[in-house]
Formats: sequence, C-alpha cells, structure tokens
Amino acid sequence: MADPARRPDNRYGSRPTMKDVATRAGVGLKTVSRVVNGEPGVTPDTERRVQAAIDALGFRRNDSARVLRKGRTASIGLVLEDLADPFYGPLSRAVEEVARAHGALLINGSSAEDPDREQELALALCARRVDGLVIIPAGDDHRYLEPEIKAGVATVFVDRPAGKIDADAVVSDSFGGARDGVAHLIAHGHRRIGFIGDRPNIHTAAERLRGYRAAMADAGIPVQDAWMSLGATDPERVRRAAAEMLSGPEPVTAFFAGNNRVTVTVVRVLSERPRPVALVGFDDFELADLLQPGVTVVAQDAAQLGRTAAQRLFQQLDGVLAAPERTVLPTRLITRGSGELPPAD
Amino acid sequence: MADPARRPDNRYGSRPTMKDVATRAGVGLKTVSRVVNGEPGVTPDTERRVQAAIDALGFRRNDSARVLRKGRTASIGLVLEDLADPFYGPLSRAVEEVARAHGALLINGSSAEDPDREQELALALCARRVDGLVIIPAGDDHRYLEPEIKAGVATVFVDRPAGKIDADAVVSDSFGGARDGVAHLIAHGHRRIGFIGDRPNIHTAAERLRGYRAAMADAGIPVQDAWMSLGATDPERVRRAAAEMLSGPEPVTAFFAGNNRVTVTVVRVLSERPRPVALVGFDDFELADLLQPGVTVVAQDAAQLGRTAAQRLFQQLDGVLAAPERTVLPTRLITRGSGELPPAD
DNA sequence: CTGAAAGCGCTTACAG
DNA sequence: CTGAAAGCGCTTACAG
Repeated sequence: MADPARRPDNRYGSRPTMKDVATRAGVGLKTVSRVVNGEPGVTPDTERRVQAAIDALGFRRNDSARVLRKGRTASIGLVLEDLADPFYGPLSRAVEEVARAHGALLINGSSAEDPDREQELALALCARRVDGLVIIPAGDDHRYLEPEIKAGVATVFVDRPAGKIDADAVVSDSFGGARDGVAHLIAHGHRRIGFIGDRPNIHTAAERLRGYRAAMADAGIPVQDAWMSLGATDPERVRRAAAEMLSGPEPVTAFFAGNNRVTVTVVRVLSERPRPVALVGFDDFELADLLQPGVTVVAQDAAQLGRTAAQRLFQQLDGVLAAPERTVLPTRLITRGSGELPPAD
Repeated sequence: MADPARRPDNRYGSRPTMKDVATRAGVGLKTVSRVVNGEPGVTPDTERRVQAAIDALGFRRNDSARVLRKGRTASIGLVLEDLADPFYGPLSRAVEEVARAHGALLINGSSAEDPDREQELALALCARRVDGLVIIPAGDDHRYLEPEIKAGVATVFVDRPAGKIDADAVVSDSFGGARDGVAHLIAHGHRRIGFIGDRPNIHTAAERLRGYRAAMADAGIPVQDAWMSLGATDPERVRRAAAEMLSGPEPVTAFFAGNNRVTVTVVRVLSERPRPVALVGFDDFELADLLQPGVTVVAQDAAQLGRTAAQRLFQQLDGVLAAPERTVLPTRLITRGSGELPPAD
C-alpha cells in the first residue's frame, strides 16, 4: 500500500516517476535521468540496476514535464479546413512525414472554414507551446498571431497567404493555373465559358477568378456577369449556379470549376444532361480519368505544398531564414477529354 | 528537433509568465491565476488591473505547465494507417469533433501499416501523456500497451480489434458485409467469383475472406484456390491477381474486392477489357455512382466508426465503462450496376 | 478577497 | 562517476 506505482484504481497519479525509480534502484534522481536519456557517465553496473527498476515499475518518462523544462515541445500544429476533404489528406501526410523526420509530433484540427474557429484552434496550439504552426487560413486577418510569432512560434501559411501580417506562405499558382485552363477551353473554340468558384473572400478563389478574366481578356472575349458565380461550394449552390448558366438563349458551352468540390458537382450536373458541355477543373481527383469523358484538370501537388511548408517551418526553427517569403508552386494541365470537347452549338 | 543548444536566444524564454503579470499588476501569483481561469473571488478593480497587465505583456497561459500540475492533458492521440487514405479522412474528422466537444486536442500520426511504427507512435503519445488513444492497428500484438492501459490511458481500437490484449474495439461487420456482397453476385447468376483482398494478417481482410467463403458455401459452390488472392493492395499486385483470374479456360465472371484501394484498381483493369465482368467492392468511394457502370459496394460508415470510438474513449475517461467490449457496426449494400451484371458466358 | 508555500516530473548547473 | 538543489510555469491546499 505504500508503493504508489501499483494502485490500479487511481487512474492518474498512479504512474511511477523518476523519483520512484531512483528509490527502488538505490541511486540519485540524476542518475536515473542519465540512464533514461542515454547520457554517458554511468557505470554498466549502475545502469543495469536502474534499468531493472525501470522495467519492474513500468516507468515511462513524462515528456510533458521534460518539455516544460527544456523549452521546445517537439510538436507542431496544423490547422486546416477539413480533415475529411480529400485535398488535405496528402497535404497532412506530407507535413507529418517532415515533422517525423525532425522528431516532432503533429497536432491538427479543422477550422471548418470558420475564421473564429481557426483562431481558437491556432491559439490553443500556441498555449500548448507547439514549436510551430502550419495554417491553411479560413480567415483573412491574422494579426491575432503577431504576439505568438514575436514570442518565437514558427509559422507558415499554406494554400492561401496570411492576411494583414507578413508571414511565410506556400501556395499554388492559382492565377496562372486558372488562366491556362481557361485558355485551353478557348483554344478548343469556346467563348461562353462559365466560372464557378469558392467564396470571393478566399484568396485562391479570387486569384482563380482573376486568371479566368485574364484568359478571356487575352482572347478579346467580353465577360458577362452571368457567367461568374462565387460562393459556398455545397452541392445545392453549385447545382443552381450551373443550371442557371446552362439555361437561357445563350447558355455557356464550357465550365471552369474553381476547386475539386465544385468540379465533382458540375460533373454530376453534366452527367444528367444530354448535350455535352466542356469542363476543366482546378485540382485533380481520384478516378478523374475513369469518368466518361475523363475530366481535364489543372492539377496542384497537395503533398508538395505540405512538404514545402513544413520544411520552411523547420528552417525557421533552425534560425536559417531571413524575411518571410511567398513560395509559389506551379500547376499542371492534365488533358483527359472533358476539356477538349468542342462547343455544342 | 534542432539541437536545443544552438537555438537562437531563448525563443520561449521571452514569453511572459503569470509571475511577470503578477509583478506588473502588483498582485500575487494566485490572483493572476484566478483571473486567467475565470475563478470567482476577485474584485472588479483587481481584475481590471490584472487584465491590463495581461494585455500589455501579451501573456498567454502555458498549458504545458498547467497540464503537468493537473494530471489530464486534454489531448488524445489517433494512430491510423495513412492520413492520405480517403477512408481515414472522415474517420479522423469524426474523432476530432468528439474530442473538440470534450475540449480536447487531437494528436495524430500514420503507422504506414508498419507495426513497429505503430508502437513507436503510440508510446510516444503515451509519453506525452495523452488522456486516451484511438488506434487503427497495423500490428497484431498490442501487449506493449498493457502498462499504459493499467496506468490509466484510455484506449479504443477502431476498424480492427486489438491483438493479444483485451480492449475496446469498434469495427464494421466485415464478415456479414462480405457475405452479403458475394451472395448478391451469386443471386445474379455468378458461380466463378474472384476475391482480391488485403494481406491475410489484417483482421478485416481475413474476416471478409471468411464472409466470401460462407456465401459460397451457403450456395453450395466449391471454391477454387485460384479464385482467392490476398496480399498488398498496391496496384501492381492487384492488377496481376485480377489478370490471372480473368485468364485461362474458366475465368471468373465477377469480382469481390476487399477494400476501396482494391476496388479502384479492379475498376481500372475492367475498364481496359471488352467483356463485362461484375464487381462488388467493400467500402464506398466518391464518384462510384458516376462510373459506367456505377460500382456496387458494401458501404461502411467511416465517420460513424470514428465517432463511436471517440465516444467510448471519453466514456472510459469518465469511468462509466465496465469491461472492454467489441462494437460491430452494420454495413449496407448499395447497388449501382456493376454488381448486377450477369455472367458473361 | 488575497497570497505565500509546496509540488507536478522532469532538466540544468554545479559540487563532490 | 554520482547526486543535492534549484527551477521550468503553472495549480493545489491552506492561511490570513
């Protein structure tokens, strides 16, 4: 009953500590610390005695306590929009692999595209004293992070740049990718091209719209307001937008879809219609090549985004970076059929 | 992590602590603690003074220190196979939502299907003193967790049960789902049905094979060894297995695919062949309905698996659970065309 | 209403 | 080679 290490009913507080190990092994606390951390300067015999006590007690070092003393937590935070979105899976995995290579764990959470929730999460991670933060921003004002960054929290934004603060960012070339995709449709004879994208306050959505406008302007095609729809990417809204653009005397003959959620819904809409309509989507997705026709996309490399961002984060922590910088990764047009359909009329 | 010795001038030494706030506000440490935690018993005037000091200093409570003192860390760990696999996205998100509702953060990592890496990750999470662990096991021996569980770490296994220890598990009805899916093919006239699944040491793979055998036995169809292939789910292996079953004088006329990775590859193989072959896959996937034919699947609810597991985890932490238990969630057959094709010969 | 002291489980800095 | 003391930033238990 004296031994605190074997009280099965007291769930917490029942774990043996270094002090318990030291007592059992008949050595000092510091000697246990040396053995646990593989530090030199312990005789083989002492080490054996300590190890025996560790095994007997089932001791496992409390990294929470260690972290408090050492300063760095060897963990980084990842705030993204939605863990369930297939675009973020490879991105998260890439961040995790880089973290792992640096011996750090990954704490992550979804903002659900809610700026308040993004802030709440990011600050909770700062309170846990993560060493760094990789953020896919939902909001457009990140001044709330200034004190944290000043206090030493490494920070990199991915997919979208930070708002109102100067910070590292790694993004895809949304403008160029969209311009190329729309130019591709124009090259195949389309003039009435619809653009359906995410909400306009999202940086990538605005950039892709800008790319659309640029391609149309380059071709000398005046753009009609009815051809552009920005808003939430839920299927209902996208369906409505697509249906509107396809109705009337002068329907669009092609769509450019602003992200993978939109593309998938547009594919569904088009599959229900007899007349073929061309489509190019931003973001690649699984099975895009097996649909009929295959879906032509402007692909971005989600894993590369995550990897690059995480690498910059650890460079910041190593103190080898100068000023914040924006890294822009190229996109790639993949033709599969849907973007090469001629105009229906 | 980077060598702590060469970190640039105490990044974290620069953060203000409660003591700094107390000094600046001219109050005691405990009074600051009261204000920070919203505890009662502080006069409005004192509270104002403390709050002013907090704002001026940019103080943020160090939850690492708090956790050390309080016992619970308000964080849970999730060990899964691969964050990038679309099956785990909704599962992770569901776990996260339950954790969030309980005020806990989620630390997660991928085992990459490697038992050693699973153990390394799980134990690293225990060293961080997560309150609980949700594990999608890669290995089949979890005795390494016994001391942790005894010490009070709540543990729930998902998708696959634990090996060699008695622990809570939440799984889909792999046996029943596979049996139903194969019976569906038999009902549509098939007798030569191929089964391609994951490696046989994975519990779900073995259970689904058992379901296949049961359906065949129920129909009085003798099963040939050449009709069953278990192994890695990389495209090359699955392609080879499918091609073999489709060759020879008596090719299979239908496939049952053991999981979504296999299904996708089989769809690709079949799309390259002229003769229609029936297919039912375990696991639903996006766009399955838009392929031609639509892919008939035995669907499991990944989000529900995650939600149920996380709920049980917090029930364990609340001490309201008795003995470990296995929860089996039902599957659902969704017919879309590929499973209703008649035999080709 | 307020605060000084002890302690959570480790590491650091130092002395023997 | 070994260990006692101090301290990381909080909360707990207690006293005024």
